[in-house]
Amino acid sequence: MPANLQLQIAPSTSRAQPPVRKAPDEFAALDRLGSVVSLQREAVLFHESDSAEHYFKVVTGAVRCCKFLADGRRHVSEFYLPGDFIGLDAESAYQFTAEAVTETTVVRYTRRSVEALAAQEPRFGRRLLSIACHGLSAAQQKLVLLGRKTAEERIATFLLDIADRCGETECVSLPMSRTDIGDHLGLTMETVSRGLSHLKSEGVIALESSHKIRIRDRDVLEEIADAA
Amino acid sequence: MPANLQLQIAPSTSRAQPPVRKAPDEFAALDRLGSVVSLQREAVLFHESDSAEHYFKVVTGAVRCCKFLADGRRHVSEFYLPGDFIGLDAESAYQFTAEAVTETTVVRYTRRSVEALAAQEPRFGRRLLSIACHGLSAAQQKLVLLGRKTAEERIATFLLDIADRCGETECVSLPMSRTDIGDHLGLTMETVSRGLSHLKSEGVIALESSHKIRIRDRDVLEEIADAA
DNA sequence: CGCGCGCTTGACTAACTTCAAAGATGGTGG
DNA sequence: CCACCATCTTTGAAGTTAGTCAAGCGCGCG
Repeated sequence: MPANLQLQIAPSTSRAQPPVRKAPDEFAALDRLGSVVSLQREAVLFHESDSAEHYFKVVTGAVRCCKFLADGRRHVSEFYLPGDFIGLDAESAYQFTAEAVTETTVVRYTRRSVEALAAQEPRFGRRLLSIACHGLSAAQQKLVLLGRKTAEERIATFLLDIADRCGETECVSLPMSRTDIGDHLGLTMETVSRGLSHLKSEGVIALESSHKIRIRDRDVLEEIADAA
Repeated sequence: MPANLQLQIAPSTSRAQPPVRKAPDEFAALDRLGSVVSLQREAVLFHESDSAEHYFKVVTGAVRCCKFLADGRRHVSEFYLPGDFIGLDAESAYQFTAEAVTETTVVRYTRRSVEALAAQEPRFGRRLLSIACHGLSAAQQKLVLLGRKTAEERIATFLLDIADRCGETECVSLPMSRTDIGDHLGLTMETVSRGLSHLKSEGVIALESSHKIRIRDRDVLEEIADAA
């Protein structure tokens, strides 16, 4: 039944496993069915509660998914990077607003075509399932992060997460703003900035530019992230 | 494809819909396949990373699912109340430790029997799917709660959530301790207690006993919870 | 080259936590 | 059945972390 009772939230983000996105590409067959869409910075892919007609896969750039409280407070539930699949979590309506963080290209698939391929090609179906499971586990990790980790622990966890998802061990590109990161980690922009500055002053990371960090001592960063 | 790409975290907790648990009971056929288990207060149902052999349904009492950081900090990812189904989120291993909050009885099913019934009985399969989707949406709401809500907003949200899941509009029973609630909401026991005291002093709730609260002004409680 | 936006940094404030003690609660055994 | 004890809850006061407000810097774009 797990084989037909799976749902998902987000791309694979659990740090323990190799990124799902780097596995051999079962999406190849699907790609022929999708259409490429170019998005300007801040362009909206879909709004929360829009009818969920499409799935998307990020090709270049980055997408953020957000929820809002009545008074405008924002929470960024996930960043989607190249290779990540968006929309698996939607039932009939999208649960978030999705926006391009930078100039971004995505492939857009109709739900119909994805569903058909999943039905026809078991490997592809299982692959989606695997993405879903990792996304679920990632969401659970995020609950612990938001509920119980300190600012610096959250930042360290975030950096390692992004690094692993990029397949990079050293140099990490952060396309999103400090405000975006803060809204993802339940912090303010200033706290994110201070946290990065502090990690830098300790020699754990280096800031090559404000959107490019280098991990200088991964062991220490992991210790901080895992609250050892 | 959503029909065979669903996974789950937790019972239905989104406040907008009627509780799934109160729908006509497609579990009847399954119940014959399960065995009843009685649990003492604090008894462990399963540990995180145990091989996931069983699903459970709470009959009476309450179960909490927890994750721990290396230094012992705890996060309670969910409370499961009578009618709630536990274990749908597990792939091959459980993602949490599950413990009885009070004296509790559960029905235990083998994964095999649940999977067989889901395959054989489409209504049952769809029901599980529906539980899964609501659980997912609930988890997303929790991310916003932990990331962006204040202590009092979290407490108000929690009370309304529990009330709705019990099918009660007024009198809510809270079987778990203040510490359990705190670990669920990302707060300390003391902050939970102060929050409840404050809501009481404002006349929004009444505390009939420390584990029994009465909602006296639901409109105000909802305003607080939704950060209007 | 200069302008604007985002990032950094500092000083202060607010919210929540921590530490501590007193007050309820409920379960148990005499 | 009641009294006692352990445990949980409430409340107070002090301490910490992160948030707010504000100013200056620097990068990238026009």
